[in-house]
Amino acid sequence: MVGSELLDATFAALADPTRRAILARLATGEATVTELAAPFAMSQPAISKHLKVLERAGLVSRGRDAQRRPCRLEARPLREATAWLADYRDYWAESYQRLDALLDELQAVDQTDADRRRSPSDGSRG
Amino acid sequence: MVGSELLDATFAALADPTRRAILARLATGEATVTELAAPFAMSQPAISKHLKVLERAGLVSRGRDAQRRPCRLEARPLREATAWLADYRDYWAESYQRLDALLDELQAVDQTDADRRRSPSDGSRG
DNA sequence: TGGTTTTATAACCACATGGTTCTATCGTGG
DNA sequence: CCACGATAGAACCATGTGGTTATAAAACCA
Repeated sequence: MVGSELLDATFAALADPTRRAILARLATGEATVTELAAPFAMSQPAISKHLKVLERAGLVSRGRDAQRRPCRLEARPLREATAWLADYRDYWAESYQRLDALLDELQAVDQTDADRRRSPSDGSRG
Repeated sequence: MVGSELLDATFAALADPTRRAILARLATGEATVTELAAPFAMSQPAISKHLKVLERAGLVSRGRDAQRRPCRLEARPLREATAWLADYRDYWAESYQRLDALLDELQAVDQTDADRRRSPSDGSRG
């Protein structure tokens, strides 16, 4: 069980602003494909493709409600990705970049903290 | 400053196992292009391309030592990415997936914790 | 000076990706 | 049953990506 391919798929899925926006939308609850497609200046099949990418990465799962196929978020892959990143952040912090990272961390609180405290809406495409 | 494009580039850069392995290598300290290329069954220009991607994402910066261009890690974009992911994990945990996420979290400690505690070597490619 | 090392660039190829339109399918509701 | 609404799939196009080889540029070493 490599896990590497899962990370590949997860990071690749997250690399697109439309898909991140879809996740943002989905974070507020389940939604159908048409609902998800509505806010975007792009065709329904395009959204279906994006959903397939997200599904392949295990980030969304689909139900069945009449002719609708509602999408819901799956957090598992995100946890893997977060863990991977966190590991590296820690590793770097402990090693040769210790001082550097520390200084950075201190600076970052000023700038980032305020930013990060907003609700996690992407603002990606619009 | 949208930040969206930075996220695009960061996640896209992380989506490739070769590049993750390069980051892993780089986590142990600076390295030249040839040093980085050595462990891979792939040409030097291929590695140079990967490095350009990582550079574009701000994940590595390059120095100058005679004819060598040593690479070093930059943690800043990783922090952004981590923050983004963490925000969503939290958001989901607080909302409709609360119970679901909690159960998952408990399960995950058993499996993941042991895994995660190893040094963050990727094992990605070969 | 001339040769070697290190790296980047160019030209090329196969394939993936992100979008389109058109069409087929499936399930509901009159 | 029939039409409509929701979604997926096929075919197509442009562009990006990941790799190759061959070559050029920059800086060292003898």
